Amino acid sequence: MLVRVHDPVQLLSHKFRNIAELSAEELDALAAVPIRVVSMAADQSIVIQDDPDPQSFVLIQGLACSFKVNGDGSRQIVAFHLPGDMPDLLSLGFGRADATIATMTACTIGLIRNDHLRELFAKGLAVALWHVLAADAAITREWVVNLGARNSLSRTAHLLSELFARMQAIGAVKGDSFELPITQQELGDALGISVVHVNRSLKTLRMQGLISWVGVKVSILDRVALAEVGSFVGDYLHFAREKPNALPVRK
Amino acid sequence: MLVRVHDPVQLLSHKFRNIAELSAEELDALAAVPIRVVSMAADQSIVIQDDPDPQSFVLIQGLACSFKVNGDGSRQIVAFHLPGDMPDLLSLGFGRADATIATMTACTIGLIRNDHLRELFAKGLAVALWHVLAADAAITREWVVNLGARNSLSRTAHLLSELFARMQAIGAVKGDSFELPITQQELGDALGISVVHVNRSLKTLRMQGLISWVGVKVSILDRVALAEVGSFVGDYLHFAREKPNALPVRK
DNA sequence: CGGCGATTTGACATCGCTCAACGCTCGTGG
DNA sequence: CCACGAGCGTTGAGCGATGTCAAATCGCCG
Repeated sequence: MLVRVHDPVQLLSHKFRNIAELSAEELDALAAVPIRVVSMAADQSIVIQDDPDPQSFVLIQGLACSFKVNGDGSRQIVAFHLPGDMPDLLSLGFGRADATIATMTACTIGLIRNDHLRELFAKGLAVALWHVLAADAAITREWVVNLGARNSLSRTAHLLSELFARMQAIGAVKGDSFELPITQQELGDALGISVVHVNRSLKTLRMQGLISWVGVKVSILDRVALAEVGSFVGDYLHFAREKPNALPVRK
Repeated sequence: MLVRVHDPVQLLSHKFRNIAELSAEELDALAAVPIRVVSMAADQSIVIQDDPDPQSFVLIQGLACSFKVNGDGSRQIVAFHLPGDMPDLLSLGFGRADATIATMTACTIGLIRNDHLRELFAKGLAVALWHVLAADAAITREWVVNLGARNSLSRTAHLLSELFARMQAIGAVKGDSFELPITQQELGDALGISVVHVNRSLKTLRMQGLISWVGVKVSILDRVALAEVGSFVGDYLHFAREKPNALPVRK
């Protein structure tokens, strides 16, 4: 069940089948969609708006994020995007995007023209696409809870628990570790706390033996305790049919 | 453009036409959907999960909210729902809801069976429904920014600006005032700050001459200044074709 | 080796929370 | 009609969590 595909169609069909049983026709329709594969360097904004021919995309490889810049110049990351995600489905219906989507590492993305997406809509994949959008929205809502109702230690633990579960769901966890090539500054921009305090929170988690973070490699040493510190309950991730071990139960 | 309809079909067709031009057929399809109108008292959860026959609903009258309860017992309101909103579109694809939807005042809701919604999907209203879901998601994302990147005064100002704009869009603003029958406790649960501090923030806004709040009546005395304090830029509300005066410009 | 960005740590300032008290309004029961 | 209590709003005082500033260290890359 390890999925490490770099073929966008395979990636998407895996994702969609995780949501609903797809007929052969639907799979064919999916396979027939032209997808233009593009490589990007790290720290680039993925510009879609100015494209004369509006496109959505699926993230194939790498790590990306969406962020908004506040009036005072601070920036708030509103979502992390992992391979298989379709970050700008949200702005599909709107003419404009209200958040910037940017790569955090070198990324491969698969561009899909919006009119082709709409054809998929008509061809029975509406439910799957709806689910994808709704699952992203559910994560965003949980972020509201994270930022509004939890202190900095708890927030940090929650986000790491979430990322662990999502990485696991796409087969990006080896043992208890995954790669998270982001800076503490970026983490702070997502958690709404200062870099200095991110550092302190991580130190506490490390000292409590819950995680280790060396270079880009994050290890979840005690996922149950980490989830407890972060009040993490993974239901909101809505992994429809395939349940990763995201909801640890004390033995 | 004042809309004060208590007929759910009219409410929805107004909302959808605000997004895309609908054909006569599409309007007919919408009008043909059976909607069961139900009245509810204040402070009730709107239970959909246990219904043997899963339904979504449109809020016709009143004020409602979605909230999640954190592990430590605190609750975080993740959305306010105004007339015309369809609060649980998000959980349509999922078997379960991960947030509680509750009335804050006496409400009238219009229940729509999910299979009827899916028919609308097939009948050309997919784009409109997609837009509704995406617009809600965009608001949630802005809430992430509000909670993560702004201090308590700014948060409060931003939320009031948002509610003013949304109230205005549904014709619920008279002059510079609208009715907001919620307690400071509830406001605090939405803003992620304590009741005491909500009170202090409101006091500051009042003393600066930006708002007045008497009983349930909120008046926005200086919407430009309020927007400035809250770093409010209403683009994210995605009022598609009808632009309320949500984006004040200094003269 | 030198330099730059990221991490780490300490000291101090500030924001927002908690606790506590008081007033106001409204509904209820005597 | 009045007394009372409940819920909400308001305010003050003290404290704790988190931000800011500054500096040292580390690691990587040229």
